[in-house]
Amino acid sequence: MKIKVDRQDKAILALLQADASLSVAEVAEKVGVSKSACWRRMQKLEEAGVIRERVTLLNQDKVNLPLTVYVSVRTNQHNDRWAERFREVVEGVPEVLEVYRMSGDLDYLIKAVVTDMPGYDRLYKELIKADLFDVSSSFVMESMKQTTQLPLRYLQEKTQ
Amino acid sequence: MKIKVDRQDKAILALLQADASLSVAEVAEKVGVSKSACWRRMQKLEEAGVIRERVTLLNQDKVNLPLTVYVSVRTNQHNDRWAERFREVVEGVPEVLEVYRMSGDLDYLIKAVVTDMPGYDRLYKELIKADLFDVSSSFVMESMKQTTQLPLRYLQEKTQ
DNA sequence: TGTGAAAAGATTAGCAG
DNA sequence: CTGCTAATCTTTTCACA
Repeated sequence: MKIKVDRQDKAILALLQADASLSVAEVAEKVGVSKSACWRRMQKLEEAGVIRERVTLLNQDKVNLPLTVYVSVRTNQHNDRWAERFREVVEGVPEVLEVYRMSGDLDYLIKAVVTDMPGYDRLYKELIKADLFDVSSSFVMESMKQTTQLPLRYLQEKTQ
Repeated sequence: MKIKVDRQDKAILALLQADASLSVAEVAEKVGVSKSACWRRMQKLEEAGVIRERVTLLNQDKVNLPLTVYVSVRTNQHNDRWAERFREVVEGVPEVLEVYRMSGDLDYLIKAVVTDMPGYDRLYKELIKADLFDVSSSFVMESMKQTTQLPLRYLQEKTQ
């Protein structure tokens, strides 16, 4: 489905991306539309699937997960059964937050969070159950930028 | 500050991580505490900084950013001026969502979203303004897991 | 669209254990 | 202190101009 929005919709999305706890009235005021117009726009954006979900982000340190690690994985078994097994393993490990199949010479990229090095070691042992060929880990030393806000400039604008 | 929570707090956090739009009443009911008890717990968790923010996640495809790319960066200039310049560049590019300084042989890992290959090329040109030594990009072919929900099992539990 | 009213929810205060 | 109940205030939702 082709999505087209106008300037107001973009402004609404930008605000909601930054803060999901804004009330409809606050958003409406900032964007310069009436409360109910704003509410209807938000409904439409949700129905259209532009808005995926509203989530609460927790502080990694405060939940005792200060270490973030990226694990590059290569396999020599390029078959469906292996892929299915791999999917099951990563799905079952809650420390694994993201898993991507990648282009280029590494096959998969995993982002995970752990408490400390022993925690990483446990994670590692858990992961290699999936029968991985080559694993290389890199730890996050410092987070210089981290946002969930997508740029909206590439979203086609409705010309009125 | 040391954070200690009990079973109820964990349950609240788990629910809010999954869905920030739940009402206090809904959370209270699921957790099995009263509405206002639940509200006060939520306040405390926010004050304690366990809850960082509530955000709205948009659908990447619907905002015309279907391509995700990880850019590994190495530099030969390990000085503060270069680091500051690098920080400014990535901060100023909205397609760049995450930037980490890493352990190991790569220096920085960048996660970015773009519309298509020409979009990636524009991003690349933007990034190399920071005077990078070695850049290697890998594209996300398939997202197999993607969550913002942190596991809560490592959060110290208050023994009552 | 926007207005406004009814329903649902959030927040505060007072009280009990 | 923590939690419950009730009163009040805010926000959401929806009919209608």
